[in-house]
Amino acid sequence: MESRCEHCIVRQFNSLRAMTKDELKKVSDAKIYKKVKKGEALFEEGQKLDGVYCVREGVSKLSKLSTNGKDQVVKLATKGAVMGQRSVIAGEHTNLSAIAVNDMEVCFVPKENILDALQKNPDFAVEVLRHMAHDLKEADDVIVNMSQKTVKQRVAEAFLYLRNNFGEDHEGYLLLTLSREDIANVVGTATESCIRIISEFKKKGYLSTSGKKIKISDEKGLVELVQGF
Amino acid sequence: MESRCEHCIVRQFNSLRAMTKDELKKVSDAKIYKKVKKGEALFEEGQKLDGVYCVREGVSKLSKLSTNGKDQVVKLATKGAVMGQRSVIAGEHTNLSAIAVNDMEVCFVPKENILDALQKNPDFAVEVLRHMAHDLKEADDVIVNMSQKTVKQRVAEAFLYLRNNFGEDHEGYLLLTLSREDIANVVGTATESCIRIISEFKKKGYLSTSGKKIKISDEKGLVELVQGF
DNA sequence: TTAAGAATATGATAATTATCAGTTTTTACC
DNA sequence: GGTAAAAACTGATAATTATCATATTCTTAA
Repeated sequence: MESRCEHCIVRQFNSLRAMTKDELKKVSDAKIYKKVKKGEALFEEGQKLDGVYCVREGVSKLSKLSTNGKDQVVKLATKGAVMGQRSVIAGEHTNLSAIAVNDMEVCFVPKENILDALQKNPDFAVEVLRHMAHDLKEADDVIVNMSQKTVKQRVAEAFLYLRNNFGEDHEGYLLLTLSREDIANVVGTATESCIRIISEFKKKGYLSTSGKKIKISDEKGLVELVQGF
Repeated sequence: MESRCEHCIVRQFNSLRAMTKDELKKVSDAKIYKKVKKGEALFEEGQKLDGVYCVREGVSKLSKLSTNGKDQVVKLATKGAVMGQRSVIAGEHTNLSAIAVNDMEVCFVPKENILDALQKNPDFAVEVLRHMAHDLKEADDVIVNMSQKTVKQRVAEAFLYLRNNFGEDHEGYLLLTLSREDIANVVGTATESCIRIISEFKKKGYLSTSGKKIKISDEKGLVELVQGF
């Protein structure tokens, strides 16, 4: 299903909302709609990107391979996120791989459209800057968490993050289901350690599960753990 | 000692080089030259900044207090760096504290000058974007290192970083001397652990010291350790 | 110059986390 | 529906890292 960017709701969540009608028309004419299946890569670390991807549906993990052979998930991108922006602006190869966590719909926007608008539309440039500034702050927070919190605290935080950013269904189960391995790669720990901690959380009543689905059953408990009680 | 931004060499290293003569003149007229003594704060986490700081001389650590009461150094800013940019652009309180690691000279530039130029000069906006994109990439790398490398590897990396970014004197001693505690806060570990690892590196011949000064005496050894041999 | 305080260093020990090996459960596909 | 493969789980153990206690060295200021 294709449609015009001008009417795309997703745009409201990202920097493209600062584009003029004319710029948006050009983007809409040039964009390429794409479906990406769960597990497929949108792009891989080290690749040169010819444009950015605007996420209409689904979730992608942005990860980087460490020298020890493990993947570290740096960020999860969902509806409204623009991926590849950093690399297109810097004119560098991407530092991250983007892999679909579930089935996705994205629009590929050629970099010329973005770079042109940056040069001609200060509002757009400032809007992109604001988003990047926000990302940078979040990255700083992640650095502090990674270095100063225990694995247990980070796992707890990950679940709170998943709930706050991707929501839960009417029964309270997290809408975004990640594999234990993916969670471990977000948290930066071994898969077994992650599993063990999840088991522990279940025993303590912080989490409960039903098949693959996970529910936060004691938010307060998790929050206190994160804060160090 | 004050002087005009137009003739300031430091500017060549940061986004201010993309300013027009006129913009630069305004900045130069408005800027406030400041000396900051070792250990003093330029600004503290949570503060609202009215402008940015351009570093002319000296080094500042940008750090964030963790909930466990420890400081995590997220970045070291030296000659040419612009501090506070992220927070001024996002219009948010700073997420980091800036503390002088040695005596510094900085110029404070009111935010109006920056925000005006962003709106009126696309070249400047794009240049700032490029810098921020670069910072973001570096932050991603730090996240991966923090989560996937051992403390020992991170300490080794820290010394290579200090040499590559701040240089060494004619005898090979690192020009930037950090306390063991500061190094620990960069690496994200306990001070004692950091000291122990430095002792071990000395025994293995990777490092040697003379009073407070530290010299990398076996770069290859350090590099191999970082890569996991 | 010397005494106090800070920084550096080391030892002993506990806590955390990773690794390896193996089992059970779930999923996907013929 | 049955089966092979993948994912989730558990136990035992080793490795890493933090913590606490204390000693030593270096700085600084009266």
